[in-house]
Amino acid sequence: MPELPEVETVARGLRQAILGRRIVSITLGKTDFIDDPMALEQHLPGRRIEAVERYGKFMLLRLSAAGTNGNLSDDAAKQASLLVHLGMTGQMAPSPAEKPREKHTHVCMLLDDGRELRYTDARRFGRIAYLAEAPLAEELTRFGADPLEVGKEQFAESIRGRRARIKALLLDQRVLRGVGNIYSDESLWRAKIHPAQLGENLSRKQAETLWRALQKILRKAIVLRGSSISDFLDAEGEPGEYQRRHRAYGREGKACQRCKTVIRRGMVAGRSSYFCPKCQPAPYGFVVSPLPKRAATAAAEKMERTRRTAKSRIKMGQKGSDLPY
DNA sequence: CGTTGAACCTGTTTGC
DNA sequence: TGCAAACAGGTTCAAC
Repeated sequence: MPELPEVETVARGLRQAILGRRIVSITLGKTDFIDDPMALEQHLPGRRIEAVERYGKFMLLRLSAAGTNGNLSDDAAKQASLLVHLGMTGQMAPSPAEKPREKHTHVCMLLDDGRELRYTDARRFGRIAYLAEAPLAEELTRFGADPLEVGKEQFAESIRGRRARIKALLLDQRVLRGVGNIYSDESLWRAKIHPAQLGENLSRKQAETLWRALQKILRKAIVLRGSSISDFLDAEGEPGEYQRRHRAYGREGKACQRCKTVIRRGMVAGRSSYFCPKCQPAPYGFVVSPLPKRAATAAAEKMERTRRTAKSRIKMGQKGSDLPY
């Protein structure tokens, strides 16, 4: 579910909702996605949540040092953090303690104001880890630059020196931290670059265009509180709005909003990838699989819908939205 | 260095 | 209608 804009949205919501709260107790459900479940039970109660940060697709709940009354181990007395990755279906949000727990709720932290901070994750592709300072620092070294902070020269270098497909590079968290399947396709569409192009074959200009597209799209998506495709909800339980602005992702069979060519889907870097075959020229040898029936009719249906709503808009004298749906 | 496919797990949508 | 296959915002690992 969550890429950089969605995680940023959740982190901001949590910052608003739970900053300064103390964790009173913790209840665990299934724990196969938690690094060391006992560490959570042991170290979280009594800790205060002092900051909520985002690092790529991770959230970091910074915890107060444990009590200094001498009967705690050195390890527990130091600064520590709760590292949270939402995987595909993870959600983290505060909830009234008396509210029944949603299905797949696997972590419940009772807070000192009576609410519970709950983590739900149907597929359990997420990850939660309690980490002291040193192991956390070690963990974070595995990731590349934040796409909102990286300079265009550094971005261009990290892309243009590689033979891998640009889509694989954008998705590689060691190259950039935070980009996933939606925002890689959206930025490639905007930059008019085919996902299967090799990094080393991008011109400096193309790399810079892509850098700009990524920044624009990620920032706009954060303002619109992320993309809600099926079930993404932020810390207030609200869906995002960015899915209305998708130009490629999920639009197979629909018209490209620049050139009206039908958007196609193919597998690149092991992921469904959406692109405009005209705006984003494929590298030599890239084969586009045929349009499935459901998508083949989508473009025609969309035209029909647009025509109808345009007509009714005129009839009713209303100003229409410029959004496709 | 790269790519591909499978695995992890559950839920929803699509196809026949 | 019903059931099986395909698909899903992520990451990791083995095999080639």
